Amino acid sequence: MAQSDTVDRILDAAEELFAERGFSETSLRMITSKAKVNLAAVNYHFGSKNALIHAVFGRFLTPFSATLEKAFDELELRCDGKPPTLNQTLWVLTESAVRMPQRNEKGISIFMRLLGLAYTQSQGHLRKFLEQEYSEPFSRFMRLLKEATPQLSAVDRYWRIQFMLGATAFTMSSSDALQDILRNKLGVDTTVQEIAARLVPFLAAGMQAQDTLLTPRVENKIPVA
Amino acid sequence: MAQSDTVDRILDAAEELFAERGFSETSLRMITSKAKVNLAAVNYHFGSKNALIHAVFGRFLTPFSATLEKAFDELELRCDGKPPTLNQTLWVLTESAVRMPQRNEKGISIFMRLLGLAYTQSQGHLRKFLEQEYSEPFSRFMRLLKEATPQLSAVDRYWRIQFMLGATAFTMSSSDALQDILRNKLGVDTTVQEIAARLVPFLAAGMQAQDTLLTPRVENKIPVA
DNA sequence: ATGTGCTTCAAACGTATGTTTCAAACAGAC
DNA sequence: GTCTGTTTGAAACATACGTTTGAAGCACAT
Repeated sequence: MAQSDTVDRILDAAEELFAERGFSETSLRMITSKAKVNLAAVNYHFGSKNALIHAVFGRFLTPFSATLEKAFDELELRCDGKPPTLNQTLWVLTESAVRMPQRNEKGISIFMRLLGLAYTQSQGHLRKFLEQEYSEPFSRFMRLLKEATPQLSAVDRYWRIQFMLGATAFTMSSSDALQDILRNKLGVDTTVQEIAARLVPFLAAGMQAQDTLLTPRVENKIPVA
Repeated sequence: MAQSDTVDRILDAAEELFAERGFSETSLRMITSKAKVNLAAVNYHFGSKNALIHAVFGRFLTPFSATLEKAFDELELRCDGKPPTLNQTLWVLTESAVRMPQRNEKGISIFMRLLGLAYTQSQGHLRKFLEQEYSEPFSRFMRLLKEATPQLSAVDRYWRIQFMLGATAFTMSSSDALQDILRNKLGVDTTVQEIAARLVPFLAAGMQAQDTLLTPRVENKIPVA
C-alpha cells in the first residue's frame, strides 16, 4: 500500500483508523499495530498523538490546497475580470477534490471523512491548526462564493455556506455506508464522482433559493400552532 | 435548574457535557462531579455509561417523537387525501423540534447537537438503539418526503435526502460554534429558530432542484481540465 | 425500637491510554 | 573496524477510565 518507511506506514494506518473510528476512539496502539511498527515510533517521529493528527491532515491537505489554488487561478483567468458563477466555483472545488491523486481506491472517501471529522469532533487543537495553516485557500473560496452570490445578505450567505459544508462533509464522510445502503435497497451502484455530480446542483439550488418565507422577523414565519 | 433527584441531576449534567464535548470525551467523573453526585450513582441507576447515553436520548426523543406523530397526523388530516407538500413536511418537522418544551434556554441547541452527534460519532450501540426505538416516526417522515417529491427518481431522492440530513445534522451539531463565529464576524445574534427558518428554504430548494446537468452519463458533466 | 429495601459513599479494581526510558540495532563516514 | 548519530525495541511509567465492592446512611412500615 505504501513504501515501507516507518513514518509513512504510521501515517497510512492512522489516516485509515482515524477516518473509520474518529480520533479519541483510535489509540496509538491500534495505529502502531496496524502499521506493524513499534509503539514508541509515533512519539519518536511525531512527538505526540495530536502532532500525528496534524501530520495526517497536512499530508493530504497541503497538496490539495495547492491544486485548489491553481484551479482557482485558471478559473479566474478564464473569466477575465467577471466573477465566476456559483456553479463554476463549486465545480472547480469538487473537481479538485475528486481529481486528487489518491493513495488507493478508498482515498477519496477517507479524505472526505477526515474533513468531516475535523469539523465535527470538537478537537480544539485541530481547528486551530487547520485555521492557521490553510486559511488562504479557504478565504479565497469564501470570497468567490461571495462574488457569486451578490444577491444574498452576509448573514444569509454565511448560513447557507454552512449548510453546503454540512451536506458535503456529511455525505462524503459516510459515502461508503450510504452507497452500500443504496445498493441493497435499489440495486444501484454509485461512484464518488456521481455523488459529487448530484451534490453540486443540490447545493447550487439551495444557495440560490429565494426564501419568500424569511423577511423581517423570523418568528412570524413559523406558523403558530 | 432541575429537581434535586439524583437521576435527573445525572441526566442534566450528562446531556450538557455530551452536547459540548461528545461521548468518548466526557467521562463519568466529569458528569458526576458536575451533577454533584457520587461516581457510583451512574452505574447504580443506569447500569453503564452506554445505558446512560441511551437514557439521555430517550428522555428527549420519546416526547419528541410523540409530538412529531401528532403533528404529522394533523398535517395529513389538514391535507385530507392529498399528500402534504415538501415545505409543509419540513416545517412540521422543524416546528415540532423547535416547540419542544425545553428544560432551559440552551435546550434546543443541546437537543440539536445531540442529534447531530448521534449521526456523526460512530457509536454503534447508539445507532442500534435509535433505530429500533424510533424507526416508526423516521420511516413515516421518509414516506412523506417520497410523496412530496414524486418527480424525483428513487436514486435522486435517496441522495438528496442524505444531503438534507447532512446539512441539518452538521449545522445543528455545531450551531453554538457557528453562532459564535457569526457574532464575532458580523456582530449578529442568531437563535436556533432562525437557523431552522433559514435551513428549510435551503433544503426545499435543493430537494426540488432540476439538475439539467445530470443526464445519461455523469462523467461528461465534469468539465475536463 | 427494629428490621427492610433502597440509596449513597469512599475506596479499590482491572484495564487502557499517551508518554518516557534506555539499551540494542542499524547505517554511513572515516 | 570503529566511531557517531539516528532509529528501533521491549518494558515501564503515570494517569485516567468504567466498573465493582461492601459498608454506611436513610426512610418507612411493622
